[in-house]
Amino acid sequence: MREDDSNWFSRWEEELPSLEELMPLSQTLITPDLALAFDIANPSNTTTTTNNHNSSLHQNQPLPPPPPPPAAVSPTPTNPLASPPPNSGDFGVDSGELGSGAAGDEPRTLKRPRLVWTPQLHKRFVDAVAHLGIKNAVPKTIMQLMNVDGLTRENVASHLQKYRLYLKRMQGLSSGGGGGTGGGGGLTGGTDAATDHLFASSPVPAHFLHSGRPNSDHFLPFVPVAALQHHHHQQQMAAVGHPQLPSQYHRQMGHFGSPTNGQFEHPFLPRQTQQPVHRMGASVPNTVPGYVEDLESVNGNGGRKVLTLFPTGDD
DNA sequence: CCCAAAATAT
DNA sequence: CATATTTTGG
Repeated sequence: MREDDSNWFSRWEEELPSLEELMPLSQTLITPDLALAFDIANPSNTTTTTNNHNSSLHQNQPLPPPPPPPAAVSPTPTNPLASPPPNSGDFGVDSGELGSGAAGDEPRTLKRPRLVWTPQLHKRFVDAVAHLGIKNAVPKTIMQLMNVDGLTRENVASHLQKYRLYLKRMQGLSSGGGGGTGGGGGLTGGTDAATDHLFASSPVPAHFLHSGRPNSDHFLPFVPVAALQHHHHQQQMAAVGHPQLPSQYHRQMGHFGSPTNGQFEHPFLPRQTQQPVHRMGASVPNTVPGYVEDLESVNGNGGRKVLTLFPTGDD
């Protein structure tokens, strides 16, 4: 078993955070249109990269590549360090229609690039699900709770599906015991989650385990685990583009040898336990649970303020 | 060419 | 909303 350990943490350094998870629960994904618009509207306003300390290393590309000009769908909104828009406002979440009067935009025929679920985004997802509980953990609610701009219900639903499958696999193999389940055939026989690159990295809570029975409701199954590590302070981050780290290891994990320093940050950073949400209506947006957290952030100077506190019916 | 992730359809 | 299938990217 130790051997197993060695390979799972070898990948830890690969993915995993660096300067993220610093925000309570509000991330703003940049929609392609927005990014594009920004690029256009934002000349080279790089302003002093006044980032706190220099930006770190591997994150997303510090410099946004030239966006495909006309008629192109610019799938690279990725603008992690984009200077905080002095604009107040988050714009249209959905790229469906925006700026009907904007200059030179192609409202129609604009298709979304492809959402890349980066670990951070996934963490937010898991976090939301964990806090909601299986009952309320439906795509719509999750999406609303995540409050990620540019994220649509479909995205969440699709990911949720995969997430559930991942869970099932884990539980099935863990206590199943049985023998070999030989069914798999060529399936990954990994008992451990050596597979599922993304899911493995998330601090998946204990999880409400599989029980889909409607009758027994243990109140709020919110987990006591420290999965609620919403740290604060986080800049905007886009997920689209290239995740930098490829996913597929070309069949059979062969190359691992990454003698890289074994430095990892503790996955556990205990934070205050938040209170469970009081049964919210399935549909009513209701007040956001106890995500009061702090959104003060860097009010002082940048003026960058996250005004995404409550779902003010923007959806 | 195969696999996995996301999108899309049912 | 959940599951199945198709598409797309790597």
